[in-house]
Amino acid sequence: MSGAAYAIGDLARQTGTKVETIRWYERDGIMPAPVRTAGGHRVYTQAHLDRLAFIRHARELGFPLEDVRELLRLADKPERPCAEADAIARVHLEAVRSRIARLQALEAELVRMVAACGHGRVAECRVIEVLADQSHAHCLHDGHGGTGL
Amino acid sequence: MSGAAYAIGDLARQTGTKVETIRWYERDGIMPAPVRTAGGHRVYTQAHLDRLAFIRHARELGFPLEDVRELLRLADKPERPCAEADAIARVHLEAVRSRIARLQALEAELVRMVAACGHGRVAECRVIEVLADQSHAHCLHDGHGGTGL
DNA sequence: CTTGAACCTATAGTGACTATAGGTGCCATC
DNA sequence: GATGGCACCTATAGTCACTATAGGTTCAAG
Repeated sequence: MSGAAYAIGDLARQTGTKVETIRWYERDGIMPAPVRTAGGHRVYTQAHLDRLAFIRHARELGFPLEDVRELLRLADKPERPCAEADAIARVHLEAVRSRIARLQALEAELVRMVAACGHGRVAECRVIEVLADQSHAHCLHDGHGGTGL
Repeated sequence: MSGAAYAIGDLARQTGTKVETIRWYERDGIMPAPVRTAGGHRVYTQAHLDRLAFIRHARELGFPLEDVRELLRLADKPERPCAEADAIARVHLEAVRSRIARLQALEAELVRMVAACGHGRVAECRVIEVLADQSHAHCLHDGHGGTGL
């Protein structure tokens, strides 16, 4: 119960990470250096496994490592006064929601395309319009309506 | 109507892209080379603007450029028989849905944290458990339940 | 006609890995 | 207890998708 021990390859398999990447995370500092065997092999704990799984998921979702570091600091110190943690959480929340919205727009268009494909042709593909749409971009105003990708 | 013309800086401003990145996209081939002025300055059309906006959104959503290229080919040839386009669309659809699901889990947890922050402390932060959760990972079975970062 | 912001090319640097080379440890099997 | 071979080690170089810098040219506003 106290001591699940993993080799680097176990961690790699369980999280779908390359062994090299795990070692790189250690050099980077985002993963703590584990204990070593006499021969120098790394020996990981359950905590390492959890942390690595978290990092990988966050990266897959597109958070830069720097943000992941921040989220980890947040998780590391649950007794910290709220101001900063709240700010971090809020910023990420907004980013997450924006991503969800745009992914849902893309999802809808892909569904439409796959459905249209049932009829033998790609039909007019609007994937580009869906994502090129300025509604989520910074500036812009007019909305011209053209198709020509 | 036929001829909106943009300098590279206009495209950059309108899409939130760095000028260097646009030139890089051209060298890369994902953006077609525009007409030049006598002095060598690039002159873009509305089509360029749309395509760039699409590329940027797709990249923000985490698609590698190679996938973006594929989606663009899909959009470029709407008369193409369906098999390949359908396959591409389906694969991306699955990827998109998986992303949405995980982002929503993260969103829920961030909401919970921000709410808890109202009471002065970060409370138990479960951001890590939420994302470290193996439910979306490749292999794995047991689910131990520990918290340790 | 000047001035300076915006453009040009070319090259080097960054973040986050990924691959390769060359060597060592571990342990199951003989 | 020797040994075969796979997993591990370090170090370095390469990749992708940019981003920054240096050093020079163009163009449009005044």
